[in-house]
Amino acid sequence: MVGKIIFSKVLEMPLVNYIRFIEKTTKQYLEFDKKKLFYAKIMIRDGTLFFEVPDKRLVNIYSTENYTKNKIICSLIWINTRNKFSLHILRNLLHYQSKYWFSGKEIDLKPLTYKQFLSLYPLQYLDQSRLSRLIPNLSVMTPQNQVINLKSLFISKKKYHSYLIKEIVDDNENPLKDKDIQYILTQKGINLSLRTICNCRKSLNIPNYREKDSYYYEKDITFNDYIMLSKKNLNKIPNDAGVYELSISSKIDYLNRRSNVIYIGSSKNLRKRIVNYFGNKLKNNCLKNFINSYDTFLRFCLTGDHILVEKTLLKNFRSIYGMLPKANSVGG
DNA sequence: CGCTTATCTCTGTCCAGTCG
DNA sequence: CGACTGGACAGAGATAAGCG
Repeated sequence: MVGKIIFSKVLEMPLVNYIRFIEKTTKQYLEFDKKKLFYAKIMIRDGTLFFEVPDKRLVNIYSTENYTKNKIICSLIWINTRNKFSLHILRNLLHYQSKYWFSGKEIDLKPLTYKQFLSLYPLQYLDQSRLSRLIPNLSVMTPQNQVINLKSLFISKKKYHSYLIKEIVDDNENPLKDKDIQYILTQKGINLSLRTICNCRKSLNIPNYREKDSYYYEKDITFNDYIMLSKKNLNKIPNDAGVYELSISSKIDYLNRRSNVIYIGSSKNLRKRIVNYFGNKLKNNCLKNFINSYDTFLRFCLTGDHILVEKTLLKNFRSIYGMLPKANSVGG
């Protein structure tokens, strides 16, 4: 009984702690770089995928014969089991997500849940609860030299569908209605309700067919999700250079069409700039009025070329809406 | 060398609001 | 008015966590 509980703890150990645990059990202490620690490195040679585990202790199967103490034997068995699990998981993920390993692009990930993985690649004693305890503690280096967590290979159907929809929308010059997207997906053998497609679009900030030609920014600018403008959320804004957009929840009339956007700006330090909005330093009265009377939302895009990008965005905005955002046009 | 429960996430239904 | 999207919500399903 107690053994099971402790075994769960062994599975939950981050790699650093796990290696310490192995060292303590085997009394073999070795130097290793704690900061650059990952379970395995995945490589491609001659068009074949394979991986290397730099730290052999993570794959070793230890013999229990030389020990008499029950406690040590238990620990060694746990280590052996975790090593077996890890190897099994990585081997099969290499196979299942092979397209992704080659390209490094999220869109090439196939949807996968823990449950599915277990039914595809069963292993004795490996169950859902153990999988969910071990996976988040395993990181690997991809052929593209990025360290990723194995958890990110288990993407939900929703994410998978979202990426598909993004691809479809990006590939089509014409604005697509959700029904059009649904039809294209059906041809690929995927049946989704309109509501789900709508949700997927929203999760990746993909415009709907009405909004598509009213976007004043190009595909290559990706804003973060909307953040409510409040003191509480200041820590979500990075101290980096970029452009930002302020909007309110209701639409405002512009010359050509309506929009929620009230201001577009840029700064060398986004957080510092936004902090100013809460003091008395804000001189733009129009903006001040908006912020005081409505819930205001912020989103930003980090870029070193913030001044140039801001200019382009304002120009685009004017050509689509007939005028600058309300709070930009006055005194700005 | 699990089982159970709490919590989170996803997906579809219903309906309201917007646009032309 | 019809066509369409988006919000609230509920049921189902997946995952994280508690425990003997």
